[in-house]
Parts: sequence; C-alpha cells; structure tokens
Amino acid sequence: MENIEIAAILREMADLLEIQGETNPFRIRAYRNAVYTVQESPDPIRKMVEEGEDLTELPAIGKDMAAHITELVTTGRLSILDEVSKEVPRSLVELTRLPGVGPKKVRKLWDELDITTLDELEAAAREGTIAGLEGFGKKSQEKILEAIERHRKRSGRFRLSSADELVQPLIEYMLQDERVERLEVAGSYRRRQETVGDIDLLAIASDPGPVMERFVSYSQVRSVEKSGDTRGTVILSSDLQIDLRILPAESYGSALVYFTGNKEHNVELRKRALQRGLSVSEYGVFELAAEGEGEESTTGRELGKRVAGRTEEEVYAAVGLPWITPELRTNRGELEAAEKGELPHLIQVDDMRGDLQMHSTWSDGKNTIEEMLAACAAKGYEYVALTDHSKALAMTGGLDSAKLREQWKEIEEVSARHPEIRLLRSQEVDILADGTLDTEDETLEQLDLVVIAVHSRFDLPAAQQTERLLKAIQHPLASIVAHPTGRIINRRDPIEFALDEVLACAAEHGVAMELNAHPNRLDLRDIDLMAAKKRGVKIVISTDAHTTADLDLMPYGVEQARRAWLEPADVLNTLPVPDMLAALGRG
DNA sequence: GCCGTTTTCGGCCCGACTGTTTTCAGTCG
Repeated sequence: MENIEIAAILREMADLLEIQGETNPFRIRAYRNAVYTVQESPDPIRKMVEEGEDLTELPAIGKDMAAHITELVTTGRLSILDEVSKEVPRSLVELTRLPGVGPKKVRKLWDELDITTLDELEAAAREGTIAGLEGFGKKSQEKILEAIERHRKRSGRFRLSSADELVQPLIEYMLQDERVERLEVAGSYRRRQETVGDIDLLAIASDPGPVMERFVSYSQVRSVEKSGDTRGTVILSSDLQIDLRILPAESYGSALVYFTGNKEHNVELRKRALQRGLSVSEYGVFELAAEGEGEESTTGRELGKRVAGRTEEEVYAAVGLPWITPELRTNRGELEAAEKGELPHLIQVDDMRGDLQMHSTWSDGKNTIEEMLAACAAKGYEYVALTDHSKALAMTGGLDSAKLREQWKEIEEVSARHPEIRLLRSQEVDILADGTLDTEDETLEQLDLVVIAVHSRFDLPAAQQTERLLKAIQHPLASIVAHPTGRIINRRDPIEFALDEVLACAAEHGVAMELNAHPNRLDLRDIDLMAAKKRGVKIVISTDAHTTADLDLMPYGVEQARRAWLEPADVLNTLPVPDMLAALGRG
C-alpha cells in the first residue's frame, strides 16, 4: 500500500466522520492533518512500518493514528472505517466533491431523500425534489445539476503550462484598465505546482466596482459564480476557475502571503504569530488586544493595532522571519529553516549550463541537429546532448548502431561550425523489458553520455519493474535515467517500482536521475527528487525537446527542482562540461 | 485525534459569499 492510497483512505475516513456528524471538529481535522503528512512523506510509510520505525515521530501522527496506519498497511483494512461505513454509506463521500455541497448538505439529502449516489442526486434534482428541501432552493438545485455535469466531464487539474496559457492573456486584459494598480497571481500557480486547480488573482484597485465588472466581462468567461465588491469568481470557457480579490494597498502583502502559501504553511505562520501576540489574516498582521480594548474579528479575537501588511517582506518580518520564496511555502520545514537562516540557495534558470536531452530529425524531433544546436547556443548554453531514440522505438525512427555512426559524422560537421558550444554524442537508449539496453556496448562506449529510459511495458508488476530498472542502472555505461517514472500528467500513471531501491542503486553506481522539464511529464516529482537528494543521487534537468521551441521549457523543470529544495550543487548540468562528465564517470 | 517548558488538559487558523433557515448556516479557499 503506497502513501497515496493510505492518504486516500484517511481522507475518506475524515469525510465520513464529518457526514456522520462527529461533534468534535478537531478529531476530523486530526485525520486531515494526517492525510497531509502521509501524502507529503518522501519515504514510503509502508516501508517505515515494515522496518518497525516509530510513526509518531511524523508530524500530526499520534498513537491512535499510528495504529490506524499500521493496521492499514499490514492488513489492507481499517476497522474503524468499516464501522463508520456501516452507519454512513461510503458513496456519500463523492457527493461532497461537488462544489457547494458539503457534509451537512449531503447528510440532509441522505436523511430526507435517501440519496446516496451521484445518479440518485441527479435524478432528484431533475425531478425538482431538491428545491423543496429545507436549506436548499431552486438555485441550489440548478447549481447541483451543473456541478454534476462538470464533475463528470473533467475531474483532473490543469497542467501548469495550460494555466500559463490561459492566465497570461487575462492578466494583460486586466492591466489595460488603469484603475488596476497592481495585479498578481497567487495560489498554487505562484508556487509553480505541476498542476493547478484554480487561479487566485489579487489586485489593488482605486475603484473596485468597475474593475470587478471588467473581470466578469472578460471574453473567455463562460459563467459568473460570484461577484461582490472585494471578491469575484468566474469560470472560463476552458473550465478553469478564476478568483479575483480586490484589496487595499495596506493589505496587499498579507493577502499575497495568505493566498500563496498552501493551507499548512499558513496555519504554521498564524500559529507562530499567535505565539508572538499577533494575529495574521489576509488583511494584515495585528496585535492581539486585551478584552474590550480592540475590535472583535469574526473569530472572536480582539485585534489591536496593525503592524504589517503592505508587503510580503513586512509580514514575514513581523513574525521574525526572512521572506520565503513561493515555491517553498508548503510547510515542509521552510519556516524552521527560515528561522535558523538556513533557507536553501535554490537553483535558478540562469544556473543551467546545458540541456541533456533533446531529439532531432534523425528520430522523432522536428528540427535538424544544427537548428537545435544553434537555438541552444543562442540561449547561452555551454553544451548540449543530442539524444535521439534507439532502434526499439521504431515508430520514432529510432537509430541502430550503424545509423548512429552516420549521425556522428553530422555531429562533427555541425560542431565545427559552432565552436561556441559543445555538442555531446548521446542517445536515449531504451531499457528493454528484461533490463538490458537496446544498443550494443561497443557503440555505447563511443558516446559521451548514455541516457536510458523505459518506453514500453509500463504495466510490469512492481517487483519485475524494479528488477528491470536495477539491472539497467548497473550497466557500467549508463549515465542518466530519463523520465524515471514515465508518468504523463493527467494521462498516464507512473510505472510501479520501488523508488527507494532504485535510488540507492543509482547512488551506488553514480547514475543520475533526470528531472524531465516538459510540463506534461515533470518527472521525477518533487517528493521523489527530495528522496533522491537524501540518497545522494545527482539530478539533471533536461527539456526532452522535440522542437527548438521546446527548449524554452527549462523553467518548468527548474521550478519543480526549487519546490524540491534543490540547489545548484544537486544538479549536474549546472557544472562546466568537464566536471559534469566527470561526475557521471565519463571524465 | 494531536500536542506541549508557561500545559499531560485544554487548547486547536481566519474571513467572505451565497442562498435562504429574515439573522445565519454552510461552504470554500
């Protein structure tokens, strides 16, 4: 049982408790906190259990939660969940995924109308029986029908690059209005997560009314969900939801902090503030006032003087911290690191000296070797590796040894015309199902780098897949494992294998793992990269470009590396070419 | 259900919008 599965069951448990009417909201929160810990853990929890490690060492995991997780991992079941689901049908959980429908409403639908599934809810809404229910109305009924339709059509999230494409024109449109003094995207988009659920826009505007009006009138808006003085929500025709919040300048920094950090980062930040007699909200940092002496906030706290809020730096400084880069704001230790002055010096796009995976017209690329090389030189790279496919990928025009040798002649000619950049001989060599490589050793020996990758038999059982990768990594000529998990975001799941074993093997044999920068892949994932770093495995970031335009995708890889706390020293293609080659045993 | 040198008991993050239950609960982020 993998972390993601454990997390899903604990989340279901929390949802069911809520529907059941659990009177202690903190018990529910405890499960949700545990969910977060499990899904963020870079190590497999299953393995920790097997090795008898103490799970209560993990944050938000106490004695009871540790017992639940242990039961789940060892037996595959959770007795407490079985008990709760005897009382509350598990199918109700899916209903709470509909926007606007929460546990209380689900409970009501179940109690009054005996609704337990999406189909039953849809039927009831069409018959019009929902509208008559206390706490519901005609509008709720319509919204439920729309929500069901959308839920069925698309349950995935938007790839970051798709969000970029949709958001940038909207920002340009909004900034054409001179009443918009400032506009930034916050949320998971600003953290540069690999996918985003929706977009949070924050604005300062001299006159909010017309600005909100402009926002909801954007040509790509399909429906307006909310439109108030300070907050509006629209759905674009692409199905992407955009929230706009308009704020006074004195609150802008605190709002940016509030809407950029994930929930867990914000909770930690507010706890920290309370310890210092301060309260942080999206409106600012306020002193806590004695009873009767301040203004009561909606949560019953008495607030006194505002001490910060205009800029992010000001807000973090108020709680005794330096500014923290958005990519790190997910409560993976960044607040502690900030406090100690030990924030990482994260890698930047400018640190990249070369790109170590790309294709040309020799296999499935769209541009010639010379076009690719010239484009890389124009980016200021010192070196690139040309990695056309090997013969097993016939459909891409993969090269056998004879063809590869022909290609070397062209590499020589093109290199002679571009002395400003070093063109490395390489190949993206298929790892066959038995773990052997698709190209003969005599040929591999003549390459500067050997990039190896899985492109077939994604469905092998985990044990076999692990063996396959281990064997390939142990090949004495292997340099880099490309897109190690093979996942394609929103389309193909990662292959199943024991990542920790594979990383240990790679560390031992000096083989690097690729962070494939293509926004469809972003493989390894951030938590995998953290695990790799912990194991001492070096990373390379490559675009896997199939066109000269794809070479521009490098920032997506670097952003993901930043989320994984990687520094230049962790990434081999920040090094000059002799050092990079030496680190891969090709010096 | 978790957590902790001011605590092993009593806390646990904050605010807006919507629809409808005319004063606020539910939901969301």
